[in-house]
Amino acid sequence: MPKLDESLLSDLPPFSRLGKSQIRDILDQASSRRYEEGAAIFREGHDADRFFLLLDGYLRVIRTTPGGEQIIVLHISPGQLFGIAPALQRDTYPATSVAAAESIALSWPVRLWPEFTAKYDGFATESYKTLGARLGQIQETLTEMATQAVEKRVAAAVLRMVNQSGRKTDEGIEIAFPVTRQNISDMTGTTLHTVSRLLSAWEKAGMVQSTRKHIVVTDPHRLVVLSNATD
Amino acid sequence: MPKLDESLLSDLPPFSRLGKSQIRDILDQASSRRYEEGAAIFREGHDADRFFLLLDGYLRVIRTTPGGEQIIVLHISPGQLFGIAPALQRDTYPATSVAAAESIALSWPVRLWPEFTAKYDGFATESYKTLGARLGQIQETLTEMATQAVEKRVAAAVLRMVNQSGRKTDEGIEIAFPVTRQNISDMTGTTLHTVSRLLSAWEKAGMVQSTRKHIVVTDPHRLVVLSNATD
DNA sequence: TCTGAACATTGCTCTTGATCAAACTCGCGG
DNA sequence: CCGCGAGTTTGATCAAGAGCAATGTTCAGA
Repeated sequence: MPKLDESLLSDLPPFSRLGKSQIRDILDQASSRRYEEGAAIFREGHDADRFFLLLDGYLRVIRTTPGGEQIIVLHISPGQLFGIAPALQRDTYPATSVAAAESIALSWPVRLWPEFTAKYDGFATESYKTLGARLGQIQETLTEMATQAVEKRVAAAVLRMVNQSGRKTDEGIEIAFPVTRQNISDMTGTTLHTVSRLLSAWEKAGMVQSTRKHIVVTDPHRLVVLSNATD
Repeated sequence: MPKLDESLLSDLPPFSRLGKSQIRDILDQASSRRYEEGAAIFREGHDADRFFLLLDGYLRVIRTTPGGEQIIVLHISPGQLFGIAPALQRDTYPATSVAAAESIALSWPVRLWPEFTAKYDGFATESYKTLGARLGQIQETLTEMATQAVEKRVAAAVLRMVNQSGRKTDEGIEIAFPVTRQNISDMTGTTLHTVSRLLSAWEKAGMVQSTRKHIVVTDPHRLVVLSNATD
């Protein structure tokens, strides 16, 4: 395994307060792995034997129903911890995570979790902050799902992806990882047909441009208005 | 304030491994308060200055949308910690909690949280376990909301309440706190009309009996079948 | 004992968005 | 360079459940 550079971690919240040698220690115990688009990092219900940090790429966190339908609970961006079941005393992962684009992640065996939280100041704090943010986000999605019409949900989902991963182009802001209509429908509890119709309509209205697996938002403001119209 | 009895806490998971004198310490720092049906214990967005333990009664955890609609995220039963924002490094409550029935809760100022987790073995562990369970539950609700038809969602919601608070009567199992059709619709993202129709139908089919604010499930098994029918 | 408010029921209409069906397009592997 | 499959578009139909409206019922407090 190639030696990992300390600069990988030194700017990330969970590690930012640590010294060089501490980061070295942490890296020396990590495994690094590459996942191709579509590959699962871990699966719902499996033994939670490692926890992870996403270095590069994007992940989808997915739950599957007994009936075989699936929904995307949230996305994970570079720099975030994930699969942190041990923080919640779980011995099994509560969801599946899949690479939305080619990704690289570090991981450590769970037995190091208590050590990390005890030894590295700020590590526990930041982890729980992440968890808190994530809990809030899921509650947000839940209320949205329960109260808003499909069009608003889809608009909100697109905006969420843009906010999390948007990069500027001359046309507008583009979502940095591949997304299909099916994916968006899995985020919003609707069908790919409906999503396709909405995107077509928005494209006609000049708010987005989209090609296969790829979306550019050209008029974010109008999309925001749409996503929280009172009506 | 009346002196609280140590037996209040000695059987609850977060405190079960503690000695008598430790429990005494904890109780001496607690405030106890009674809330009537409908009263809010704390509100979404407010300063999270205390954390709580429900001794008796039932709570609803509620989120309100900008548009004024509300949804019930989960219920809390006696013996559970709640309002544990500090565990997630939040300085503001992420939801409102309201007494579903007359309730009694203990509370402590947040500044004691770090002390409790450090000093009392098992307290942190159990708290995070609670949090993990709650996160899982919300994810469950989310997937359900996104994928299941209204009838199944309502059936599942009723069953969840029965499981959490059911007490046997000679007619069947009854939900231990007052619930209106509106409440159920707030749990399932539907309207009170639809819930009313469903309950009427189930009553006709002999699966439930209901009076104003009160539901008895007479045939839980059939309700379970309904709630996860493949069709 | 009466009254008003909160809760519940039920019928009708109408819209949203699912479902079914078919065709099209792009991009990749052979 | 071709062909296949994954992703997308679009049309037509239809049912679930929201919205609206009106009426009925129960209960708590005066």
